[in-house]
Amino acid sequence: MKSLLISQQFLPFDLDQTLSCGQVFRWKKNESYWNGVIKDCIISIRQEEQTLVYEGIEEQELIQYFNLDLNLKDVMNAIRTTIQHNTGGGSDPLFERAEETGRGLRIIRQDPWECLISFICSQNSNIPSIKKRIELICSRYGSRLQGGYYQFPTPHDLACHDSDSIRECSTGYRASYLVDTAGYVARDPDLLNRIAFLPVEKARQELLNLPGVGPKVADCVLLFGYNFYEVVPVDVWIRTIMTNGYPDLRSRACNRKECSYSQIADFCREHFGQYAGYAQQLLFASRHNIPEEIQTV
DNA sequence: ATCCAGGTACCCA
DNA sequence: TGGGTACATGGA
Repeated sequence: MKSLLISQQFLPFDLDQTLSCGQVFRWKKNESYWNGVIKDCIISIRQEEQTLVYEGIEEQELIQYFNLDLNLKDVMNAIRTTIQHNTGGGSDPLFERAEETGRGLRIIRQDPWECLISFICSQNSNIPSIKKRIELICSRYGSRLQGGYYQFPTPHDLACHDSDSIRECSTGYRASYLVDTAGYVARDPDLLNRIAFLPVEKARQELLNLPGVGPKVADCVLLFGYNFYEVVPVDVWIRTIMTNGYPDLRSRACNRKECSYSQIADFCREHFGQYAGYAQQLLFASRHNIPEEIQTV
């Protein structure tokens, strides 16, 4: 076991918040340790206040994976400043509450390929189902490591099977999306690397070309896989929180209709600023801890 | 049992 | 562009 004293510039950091907030699905907590796989390494890690105790990874990779070198205090200050600017010095109780309960939550540097497949799996499912589904896929198609751990399957690992096989991982109608997207990436192995260097709108367009990738999945990959922090994935929870909690947004909806995806995302970008994706993730993480009048109607 | 979940593709006006 | 609908599955 190695240990890392989390230096001041890397604080706040909360491992539990970070690994259980629905951005990544393969980590499992056993007693106080989180266990997971990055590339072909089995990682074990726990946090004791300002210390990380871990094995299976180098310190630099750890810092990179958890984005510890992004100054989270600055990020939160930037969001708060934008909110104040937009509300004429006002406040945002929903965000403040989310920030408080989710303090130390970090958007990680997830492998874009794993992120892409994970969020294709995620559509129209709850988080426990998604985890189970991804675990089945990894144990069926990923290379075996020690102790019952598996690498995430490569594009070729998935593309060389048919959708009937993948359907046995309880992927349902998503099976063909998974095979087809895997084939697309397998035929253009550099695609996901190139996307990292594109401007966000171009990157989004590239992702939207993939089968089974719509606006929501694309935005999750942009935020969690490529760390375009201004991107705001809009799922049903965010839709509910934003439309019920932000009257200025609701008033934008055309004659009694629901706000569109882009209306919600655009409002978040205006309201929260260049780190709107971070604000979004804090709100998502607080979804079960918000006033009832906002959760319902 | 019924509803719902980190939605998308497809069709139609 | 925007609205309606089918789609598989399992968790709550």
